[in-house]
Amino acid sequence: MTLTTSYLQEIFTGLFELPLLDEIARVGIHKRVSAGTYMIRPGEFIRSVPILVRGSIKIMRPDNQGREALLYYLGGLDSCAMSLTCCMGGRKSEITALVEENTELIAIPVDKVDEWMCRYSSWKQFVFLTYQKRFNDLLQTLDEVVFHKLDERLLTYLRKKTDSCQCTVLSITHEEIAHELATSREVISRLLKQLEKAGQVKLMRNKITIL
Amino acid sequence: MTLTTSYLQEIFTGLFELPLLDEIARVGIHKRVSAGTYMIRPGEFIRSVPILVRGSIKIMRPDNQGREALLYYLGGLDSCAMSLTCCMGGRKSEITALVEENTELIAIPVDKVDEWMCRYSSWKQFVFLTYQKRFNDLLQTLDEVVFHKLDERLLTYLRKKTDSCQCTVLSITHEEIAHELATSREVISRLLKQLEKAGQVKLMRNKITIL
DNA sequence: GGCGTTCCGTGACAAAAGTTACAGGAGTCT
DNA sequence: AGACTCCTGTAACTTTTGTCACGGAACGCC
Repeated sequence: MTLTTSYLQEIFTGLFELPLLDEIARVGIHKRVSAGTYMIRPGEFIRSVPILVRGSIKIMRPDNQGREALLYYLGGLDSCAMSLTCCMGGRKSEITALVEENTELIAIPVDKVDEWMCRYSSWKQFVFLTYQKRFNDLLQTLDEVVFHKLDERLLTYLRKKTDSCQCTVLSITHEEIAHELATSREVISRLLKQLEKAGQVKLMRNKITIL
Repeated sequence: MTLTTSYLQEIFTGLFELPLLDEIARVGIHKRVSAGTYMIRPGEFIRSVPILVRGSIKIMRPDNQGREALLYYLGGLDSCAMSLTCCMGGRKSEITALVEENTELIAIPVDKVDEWMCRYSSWKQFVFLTYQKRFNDLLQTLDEVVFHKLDERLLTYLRKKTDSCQCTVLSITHEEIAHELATSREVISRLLKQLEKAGQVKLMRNKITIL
């Protein structure tokens, strides 16, 4: 799909200056990616930095035994710090990025990411803001794991999920939750049952309603 | 203490170009900080970005109950990503930085950090490398907490410590370790005793020898 | 309807981690 | 030596988390 400056103006109101929007329109690649697609896996190289226009992407960290912990989500107008470091440093990815909801994004080629840093101060700001956000995301995730018990972690997990999808009913299985919190299905089932008894959630097959 | 370009050349051999070294010599502030000093605490603002020449600094993340988990260490020629984001974004610190060994550092004023980004490509590289390193540090820490049990975490903790101080005998109490791993002293004592029985370490008052 | 698959509930048990309580050793100071 | 503080060891117990085993419900597909 071709990008027009006026379309970009709508999306990035006030964020980027006009000449930069022109450049983005010229070299950016407009993509739609459907849920379930892997954007990147550990060991792969990244050739462009994505800016999300719509949808959400899940960033996960695998270990060497098939487990995979959830790090954070990318949402509207977010970009990815890992892709930045990988691009700028020419290094392999250390994480997995899985498209969670159908996503629309603009891919910026590596060399432009670097070039624009000095040419457009709004771009530089954007890049640093991205680092800042992801760093904080990581710290929050760490807080959860280090300082909180599983039942609390489960609750904040559910809350974040409902926040990002803007709804109170989640379509998810216990198995999936267990995977993202790096624990077992039985444990999650047990804790969810506790939460249900405490009146915090309502459980159905493949669905969880947060009250 | 005044900085000379020739001194900086010794330290940063091949890392920065000559004109940049000149600038660093002019505006950088050479400091010695002794062990035990707090460089920064949560809620404070940062007015300069430090580059470590010698020594080490411990970066910790507090929760709201007096606990404080170890994130990672800064060592030789490292800089701090948190200080970068804080400076570039004008935000408060979210972490604690405690000088672990007597440290020698060069403090770069905020405005120069930004200015040099475009003027010196070696500086830009340095900044991005710093982000990259800290990001990876954080990911590794997260790996430990999410995927490993306490006894393993304790071992890697001890190993990292010995690596950074270049010695096999650590001067540390069980209490301190417990604090950094966000658990209780009794648990650490118990696990250390296990490790001693397994022939991995040798315990003395205020000292732990890694075998 | 019957069949297979996926998902959920749960009991029973094991392992890991946290808590409480207390004893005693090592060091310091006077 | 006596008093004191700080550090370590350890037993006993609770809570939390992980694992195994199984049964049954919900759903889709002939």
